[in-house]
Amino acid sequence: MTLSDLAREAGTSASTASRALSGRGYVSPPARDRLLAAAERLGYVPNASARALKQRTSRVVGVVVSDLRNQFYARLAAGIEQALREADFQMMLLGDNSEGAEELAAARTFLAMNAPGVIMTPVGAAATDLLVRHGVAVVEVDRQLADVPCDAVVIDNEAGARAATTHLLELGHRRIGLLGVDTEWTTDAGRRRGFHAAHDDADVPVDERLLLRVGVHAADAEDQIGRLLYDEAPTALFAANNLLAEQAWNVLRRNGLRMPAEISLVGFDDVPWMAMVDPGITVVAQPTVEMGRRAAQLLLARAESPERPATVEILTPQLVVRGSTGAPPTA
Amino acid sequence: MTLSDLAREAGTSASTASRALSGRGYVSPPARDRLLAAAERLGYVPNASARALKQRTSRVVGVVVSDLRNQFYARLAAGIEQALREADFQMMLLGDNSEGAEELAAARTFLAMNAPGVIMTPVGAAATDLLVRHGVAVVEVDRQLADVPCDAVVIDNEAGARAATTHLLELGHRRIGLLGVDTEWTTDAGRRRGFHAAHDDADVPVDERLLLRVGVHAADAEDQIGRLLYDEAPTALFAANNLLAEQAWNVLRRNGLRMPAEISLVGFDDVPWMAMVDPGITVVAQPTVEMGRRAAQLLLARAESPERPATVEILTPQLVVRGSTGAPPTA
DNA sequence: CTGTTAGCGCTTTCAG
DNA sequence: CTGAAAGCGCTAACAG
Repeated sequence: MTLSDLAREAGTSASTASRALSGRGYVSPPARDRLLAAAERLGYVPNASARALKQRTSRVVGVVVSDLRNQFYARLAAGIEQALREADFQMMLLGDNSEGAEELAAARTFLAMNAPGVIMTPVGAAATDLLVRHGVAVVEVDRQLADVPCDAVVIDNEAGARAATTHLLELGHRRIGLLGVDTEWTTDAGRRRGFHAAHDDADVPVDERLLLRVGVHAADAEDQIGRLLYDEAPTALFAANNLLAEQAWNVLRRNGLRMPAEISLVGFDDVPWMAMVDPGITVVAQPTVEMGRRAAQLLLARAESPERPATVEILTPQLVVRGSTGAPPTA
Repeated sequence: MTLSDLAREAGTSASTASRALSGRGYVSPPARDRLLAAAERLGYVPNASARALKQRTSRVVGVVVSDLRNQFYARLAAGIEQALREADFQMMLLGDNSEGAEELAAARTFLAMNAPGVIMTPVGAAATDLLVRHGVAVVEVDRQLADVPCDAVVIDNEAGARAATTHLLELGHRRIGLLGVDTEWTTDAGRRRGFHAAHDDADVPVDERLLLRVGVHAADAEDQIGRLLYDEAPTALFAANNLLAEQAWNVLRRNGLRMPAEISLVGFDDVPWMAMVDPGITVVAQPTVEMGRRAAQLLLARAESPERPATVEILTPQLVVRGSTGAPPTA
């Protein structure tokens, strides 16, 4: 069932059939009707590979996220997929386990498929480089790591972290543990900056020993958090992402530490469990699904006009105060 | 940068280059080395569309799930993606919002791309029909709705529901509310069957008024659950999926009902929050990521040998008893 | 308005 | 072991 089959069936040539189905170019109404009817009747499905080969571009947008099991990435992907589908584009989703090598492999795959663009939560600059060099539009979401100018959708990490930290400082905390990721990602850097800025604002010195940087794949993250608790006796913890918040929460529970009486906890990136546990977790919330949607829109806009200047959308996160934060003990 | 460019660079013809890169057919070692080196040096990326067009099949497996925001589907997708990537296949992920029409559109898209196979959590039989009719292998995960024989990975819903219900019955509950989905899906049907079977085993009659079937997109699910609580005064609730469990939990909390003293709750499909809330939610756990992985493996196996008979893998779920279940009040 | 023609980049006989 | 040739299904000039 190819275009020529269809054309023969309707008594036209393949070119006319092509025009009728794509809506580009002139086709007489009767011919067009016969073609459309035949396509319907025969269940004609155009061959996407042939079309992509000819047009040198497909409608498949590449998406790379670290790990779908993390709700943050899953929601991002959900937003992207939704916006893409509305515009009749498809999402090819690849995971990268936060590994530069896998990200690069994904980029190569997208190049091979003539993807018109790629959306990713980058773990390195190499993949973006490769794609942009080959003329593929890239949108970075959540983090910005590219060496070259490119569209991005991020949130104001510094402002979010500053709000969270200020909240703790105002409650009277003076020893706040910062649980971060051991990377050079802009997310983490921004959150660290906000943490320090809030301390500066309040004229409270930061004890460097309270800064913990956990490896992305660290199997002993909870042990590390436990040691921080034991060694440095922070009265509050600021976990810079939802996974670290979950791990911190586990450690606190295991050690029987009551929140907020004995210790306070603030997270970054609101996920459902944080509102369900008792006490609820105070958190810097970000519009994750919306970020995905916007990234897709940015990409589509660029597909329309490739020469538009790179735009970086910076969304504002929101501090949601719940029961996990309160005054430090004996304060 | 096409194959011919590469061939010219290495002083061979395109055919030889093709053989060298694909590993099929004879190529003299020196020629092969020159070709491989040139490919490396020039960063040659083969054009997937051209290859798919020629071979009439691609390495892109279609995956359709209802909604990535639900952790169940996200984890399924994570398992599928992982297994696929290990075998050097890619995942094209489309959502369908549990709508037959969108599922069908997704199927057409996969047809257009020459997908070697499709994995889905089906919402109807039409999409599978279409695909199978066109010779595309289909694996159903979680639910079985196809009219035609096809591979599937499911869990033993009846056994799981029976275990959960028996657990409640043994605790002394006699009025158990069943929160199900208003569909003809095998998941729900199996869970209902298990619910009834457990009652039969225990010789306890089922009061039909305790059976609530909520529409998949119902905006007022929580109201409906609230009414069931008020009208029928069940002493326990069995929520047939993670979303219903979450909604039931919200209603119980909002109404200030303590678990398990005033009411017991059992869920189906373990998700992280269930172990984090207090009391933890007793639940029938299923190996979600593993189900995804197996579905992918089944698909790959069929790609190898298209004539193998359809196999249905039935995994066993596991009842995880936590604090949300106990004896009924005044019992 | 329509058909002819010429490829898009790759793989695969088939001769050599 | 290698190259020439044909063609996968579609689209885009271009000439009618």
